Amino acid sequence: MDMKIVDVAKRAGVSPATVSRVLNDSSLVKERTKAKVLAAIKEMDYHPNSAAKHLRSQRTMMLGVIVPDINVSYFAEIIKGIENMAYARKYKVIICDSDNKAEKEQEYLALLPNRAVDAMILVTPLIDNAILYEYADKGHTIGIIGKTVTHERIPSCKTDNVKFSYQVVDHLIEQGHEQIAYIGGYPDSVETYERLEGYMKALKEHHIPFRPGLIDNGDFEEEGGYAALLRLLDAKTPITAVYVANDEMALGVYKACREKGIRIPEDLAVVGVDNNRITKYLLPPLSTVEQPKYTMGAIMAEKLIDRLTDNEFEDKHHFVIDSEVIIRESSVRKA
Amino acid sequence: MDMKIVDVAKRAGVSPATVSRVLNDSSLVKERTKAKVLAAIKEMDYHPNSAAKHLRSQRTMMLGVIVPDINVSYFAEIIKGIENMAYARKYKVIICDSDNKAEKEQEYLALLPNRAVDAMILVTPLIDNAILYEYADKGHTIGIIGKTVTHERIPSCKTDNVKFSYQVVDHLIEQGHEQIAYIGGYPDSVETYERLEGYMKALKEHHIPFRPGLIDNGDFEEEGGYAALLRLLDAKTPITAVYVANDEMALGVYKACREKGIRIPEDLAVVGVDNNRITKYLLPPLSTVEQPKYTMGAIMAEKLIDRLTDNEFEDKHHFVIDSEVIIRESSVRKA
DNA sequence: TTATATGATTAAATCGATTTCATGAAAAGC
DNA sequence: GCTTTTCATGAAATCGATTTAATCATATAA
Repeated sequence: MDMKIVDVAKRAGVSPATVSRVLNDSSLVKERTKAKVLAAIKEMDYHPNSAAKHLRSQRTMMLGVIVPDINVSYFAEIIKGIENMAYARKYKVIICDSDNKAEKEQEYLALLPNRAVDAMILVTPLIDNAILYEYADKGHTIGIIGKTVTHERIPSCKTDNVKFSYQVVDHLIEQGHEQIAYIGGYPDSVETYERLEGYMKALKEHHIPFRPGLIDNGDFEEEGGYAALLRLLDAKTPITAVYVANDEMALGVYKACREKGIRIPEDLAVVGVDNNRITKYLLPPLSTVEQPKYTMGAIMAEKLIDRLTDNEFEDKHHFVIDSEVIIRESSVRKA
Repeated sequence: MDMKIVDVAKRAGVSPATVSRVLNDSSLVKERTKAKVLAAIKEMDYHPNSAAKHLRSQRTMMLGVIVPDINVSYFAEIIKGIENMAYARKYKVIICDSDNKAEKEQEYLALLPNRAVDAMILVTPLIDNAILYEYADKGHTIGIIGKTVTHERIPSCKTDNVKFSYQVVDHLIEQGHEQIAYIGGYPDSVETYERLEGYMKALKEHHIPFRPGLIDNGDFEEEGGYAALLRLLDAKTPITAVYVANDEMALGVYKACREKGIRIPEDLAVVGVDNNRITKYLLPPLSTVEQPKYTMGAIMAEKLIDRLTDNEFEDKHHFVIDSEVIIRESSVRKA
């Protein structure tokens, strides 16, 4: 049906091998023949068959990306970073919207042994670390964004949760708050834990006693934040500020406040995390933390592609990127 | 390095052909041999090589999707619809974030003649129709979401812009408005035009004269909406309501109003389109139009996959889906 | 001028599955 | 019991590129 490399070769009066060299711009083709071949390719509108190329060269120039939900700005932005870097390096990106199903994540991971992708990037995966390690041990290339695992073959990229959480709580304390609540995400997630750590560190430095009753968890979604705040309000310890582990849950907090007639920030200061696009349009605009999502995606894609091309390992492969705390009206005492 | 189909065949004591049949669950394999083969596959942890499969079978089970910006909820939701349907049908999805660059769209289109994807879905493409027609004429499978083109081989899926725009403007008129402005998107886009059409139809039915001075265009982005509203305010004709062709631009309108001290909806009623997640958190919550984004993605993926598998054409291949107008506070007269 | 090194090109093997065609075995028909 | 179908399996060709090893051509050295 379509053209094949031999057709081009015939037309240009050379062998298929030479055409292939031109295609992959190998240095050892004379200018003159190269020109002939390129002309033939153009005239015949020849497009090399990817499958054949992949099969013979043993690389597909494809990256897989697994995220829980594309329609959450945080993940979309990471994907953009990955896609753009991949594009610059002539890679393609296959996406998996796992819908928070570990099972679906696992099915997509099978693209690795199938050789349908050269590498896989997981964003805050739910799947067991043990399974990831198995893949890595078998020589597959995988990277993780959003958390760190302890495996020498699995690079990771994340932000310094402890650091920015410390800054957030420090800011709240400076605003005069002492009764500061914390709403985490999934109880056993790294983010939840590390952000709590930064929270406690700030309290400690300011000699404010830590009260376990001020800690609650949601599920990183609006509903979870809503429920968590209601529980905190019902408890006996009064609170004047709340640090919420992500913006989605902060939306739930806003909703709860609206229903309960609690004014932000007068009655309750609120800070979230992620700098979701929504946050600056809220009333009041939400203080939050800008995570360099795009950058994290791009860095991870670049590192993995480097590894695939050079097949070399860098010793250091855990990247921790700085975040920026964005102060808006939701956490600032009115004059 | 890895296992090959012959290894499995040897282990199971059958020929590669039989293993292949089991893999593609062909009906003509005895239960007993099938079991043997499956056992061997499991024991050896065999994973068929995709490239080889694609090469021989001449299909890659991949769909390409081109969108202007993944981090806009409208597109993310469409992608989700596509990905989920693809997943159910064992297809994979390659994404392109074109960043509104026609050039990048065109580069990704080359995946078709390269046979890297079996079909391509374009969402509101910027690229020339002529180029799309060329691909379609060459026998490539492409589909379009968000607009319709007149080519018998290119299916499309969109919402009834005229209809819901009519409903929106009708609603504004019922609220007592007569000086209703319209802010379109890209001047030459189908959406811009069709939504204007619905606007005019509503005016006409209510015997309200059409004033060209009340029409302006943005670029479907926040900035464009902002600038357009400022221009409308500067003009001599006073306005009491504005219908904005998408929510992004409506955000710009909100910004302009905030700066100018214009109250919504008291001084100016506003309605957008897309039901962007942000809209319900705005103050006041924005009236908008819910487009069945997920459904559009899923339908288009399904139709294209059907076409790829049966290789049959349906006569009717332009799908127009109904949208729902969502009335919120931004367009309702206060009591 | 001949020998040697270097550069450009080609012939043929290869990647790992699917699929056509041929063949053997079992079931059905007479 | 013998022929004819039907069903299950295998041998070998095939998909379309890349790449190794061999060959030819040209430049350099002696």
